[in-house]
Amino acid sequence: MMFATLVTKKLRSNTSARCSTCSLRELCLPLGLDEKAVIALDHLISQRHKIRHDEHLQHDGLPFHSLHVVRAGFFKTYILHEDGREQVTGFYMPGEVLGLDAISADTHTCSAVALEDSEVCELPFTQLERVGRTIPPLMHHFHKIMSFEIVRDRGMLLGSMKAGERLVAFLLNLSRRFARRGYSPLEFNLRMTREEIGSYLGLKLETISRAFSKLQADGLISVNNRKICLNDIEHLRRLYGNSSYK
Amino acid sequence: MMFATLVTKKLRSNTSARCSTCSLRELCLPLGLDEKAVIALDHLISQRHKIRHDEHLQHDGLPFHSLHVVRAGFFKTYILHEDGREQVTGFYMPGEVLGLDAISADTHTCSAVALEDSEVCELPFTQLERVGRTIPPLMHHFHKIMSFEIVRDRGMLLGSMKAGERLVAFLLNLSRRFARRGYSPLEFNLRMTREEIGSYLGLKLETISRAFSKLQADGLISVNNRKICLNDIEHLRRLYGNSSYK
DNA sequence: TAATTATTTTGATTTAAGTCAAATTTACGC
DNA sequence: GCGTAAATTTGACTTAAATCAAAATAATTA
Repeated sequence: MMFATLVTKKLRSNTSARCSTCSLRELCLPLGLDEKAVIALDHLISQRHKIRHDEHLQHDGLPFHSLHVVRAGFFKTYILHEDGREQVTGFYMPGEVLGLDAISADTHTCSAVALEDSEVCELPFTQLERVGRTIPPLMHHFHKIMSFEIVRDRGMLLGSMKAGERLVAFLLNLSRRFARRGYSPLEFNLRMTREEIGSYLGLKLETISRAFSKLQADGLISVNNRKICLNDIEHLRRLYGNSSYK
Repeated sequence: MMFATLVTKKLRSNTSARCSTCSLRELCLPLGLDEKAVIALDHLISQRHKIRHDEHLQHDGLPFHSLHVVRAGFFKTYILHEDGREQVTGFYMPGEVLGLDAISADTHTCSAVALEDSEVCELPFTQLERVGRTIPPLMHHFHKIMSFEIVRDRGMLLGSMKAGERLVAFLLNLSRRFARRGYSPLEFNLRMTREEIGSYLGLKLETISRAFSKLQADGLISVNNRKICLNDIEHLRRLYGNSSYK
């Protein structure tokens, strides 16, 4: 039994679950690492998991063991209030790491659910720390990833921003992240509902819908349900952070 | 000249700037470390700095080299918008680490200013990573600190919370942090203005003032300018996260 | 200590976003 | 492909917070 498990693991790490041949290599954990380091990472990835649409990857309150890198698909994280309200705390796309918040108390502080059929690479955290010790650039890059998670959505939560500005900031944030992954920064499909966007930005779904309509009426974007086109991204960039937009 | 500097450093690390004799030991970086590890940390702290009221510790946009642990005093971090508006992004008290957001791009992403005469311990980041490699518990504890920074103010920024709830969440957060440092969780002095609280919580200063007045009128707290008393902390805890409070 | 400045409180009014409701569009299971 | 459920849009109305304004209090410094 034990033997079989090991063999399976060995096979996995030698075939499918290799950073060295992964298309995300340049924007995921291996970013900037040399060959030796990437091979070490290959051995670190214990498993890949398929998470289907609406399935959970982690649950608020449950013990933490592994980080998960999104390999394909899209996730949201959220917390549940006592009264049942759901608060969306983030969205994650390929190359981004889930679970960083859980290191602090060895317990997940939010739940993560797939917004479409997805795949993740599992990184057992204890092993990551161990391997990191022998490969300083890996550890350093991990620190950068954690640090980035701290800054991540600061731009979206600025208190003084109005509904329209917030939505623009959100769209520009998505645009930049899609662009880095080789997708169009001007045309993309949202994977989340208006309600989820609203929850994330601290607004109601009707307000999100109206803000979309207003941006479209002004010719700045085109909206067809979840399909978004940024028609004038420069103008949008000027709007964001400029409270003159109502 | 070079020699003099070295001597000064040596003297410092052997006398005043020692984690091993620091009263913050149990809630700062050395938390849970053994004797050997704490001595390694002693050598890591390159200097202590006195930062007077209204003086800056770090500037948004400038290069990052060192983390700073608050040893005494109180700081706020903030970013400046293009239009000059200031957005407060956090408050830091003794034992808390400033600069974690800057690791990501080797550049500070916010400015930090002392809200009272303060003192910090400087941790050159490259050295921290190097020492961490040889002392796994130190590195692990550092990861916990970074992870905590990710979760830090999640509870305060929940979109669906009303002004009163936000202020209560803020007061309870401060209360808990004061308590861990050996101060009263029920009675404390705010170091920041109503405007700074408002900026942090995404509200205007007048709204903060009114929320204080309302909480006092309801007998839940006593406010005398910056002096706060939590009269019924259990009731306050029930309010926070319960949108029934207006 | 007086004078000046900064901070806080409170009131009156406006406004952006929330709420409630209904119609429309889209997605999904059979 | 049809019927049901879910998501989105839009309108009418309400409300919480912003804004404008002025007075009161606290802090700073000459």
